[in-house]
Amino acid sequence: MMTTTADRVRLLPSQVEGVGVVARFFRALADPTRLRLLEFLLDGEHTVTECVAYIGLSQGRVSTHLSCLADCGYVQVRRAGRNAFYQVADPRVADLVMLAHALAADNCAALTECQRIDTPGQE
Amino acid sequence: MMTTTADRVRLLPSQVEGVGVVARFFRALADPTRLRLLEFLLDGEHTVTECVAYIGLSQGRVSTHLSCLADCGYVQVRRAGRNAFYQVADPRVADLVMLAHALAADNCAALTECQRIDTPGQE
DNA sequence: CCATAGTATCCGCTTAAGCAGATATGTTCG
DNA sequence: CGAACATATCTGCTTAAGCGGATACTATGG
Repeated sequence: MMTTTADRVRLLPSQVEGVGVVARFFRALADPTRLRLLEFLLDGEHTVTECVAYIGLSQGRVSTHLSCLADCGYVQVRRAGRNAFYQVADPRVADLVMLAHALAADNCAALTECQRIDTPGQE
Repeated sequence: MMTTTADRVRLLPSQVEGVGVVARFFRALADPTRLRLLEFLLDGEHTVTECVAYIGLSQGRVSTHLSCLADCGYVQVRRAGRNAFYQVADPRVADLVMLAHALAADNCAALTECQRIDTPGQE
């Protein structure tokens, strides 16, 4: 018996966990600042201060974004002294990000011009 | 010479296409209505009217959501007579959705309680 | 060629969530 | 214990984008 892609999708826990949860999961990556942060952390472990230097926004904002990524399971935090070290929590996160990059790249032109979604922080 | 995951991520066209484009790509799936629509279309081709019946929102809203998914490259449209048939444009879309389901499922509890992202349409 | 069905777009309204700046909490060192 | 550093949380402000309802734009079909 062979299962199609549609079958696999249909049988996944869409109903169990609710589409809302997955949408929320995607929403964490829908913000350019958080996506930049996550890609920075794919490089390796970093403290909040390092992230602030990289991102260039206020410390409070960056801290909140990191907490959000942690809540959603993308990263995990390790506390040592006064520092908080954040790192990617699951190797599949890199797969997800790379798959999205590949798909987005193939549709870059249309995406850039999509007026229905106006990502903040872009002119 | 072996390349690590971090290497692969770092070398991907982050700079070329801009993180903003990928964030926008993710944003399309960050809305529960669009995600439901996309998962409905993973089942197979459907007209706008069928999608309206499935989703239960106004026809105008559903049409806009479908156009958004098309702009972002998730689905493509085939026009025949007065009907517009939408279907998933790339098999990798199913992979992306399933990967997200798997990751979200593993972190369902924290995600549900994440107060930093309040997905609309949930009580 | 007009009525209707199928889609797409427009128009306000409302709200989730991004931002800076201020402040609170916790840790180490002198 | 007090100063300085690292992180987290709070407070308004502002805006992107969701929503319904109205309307415009085709393509059959009688």
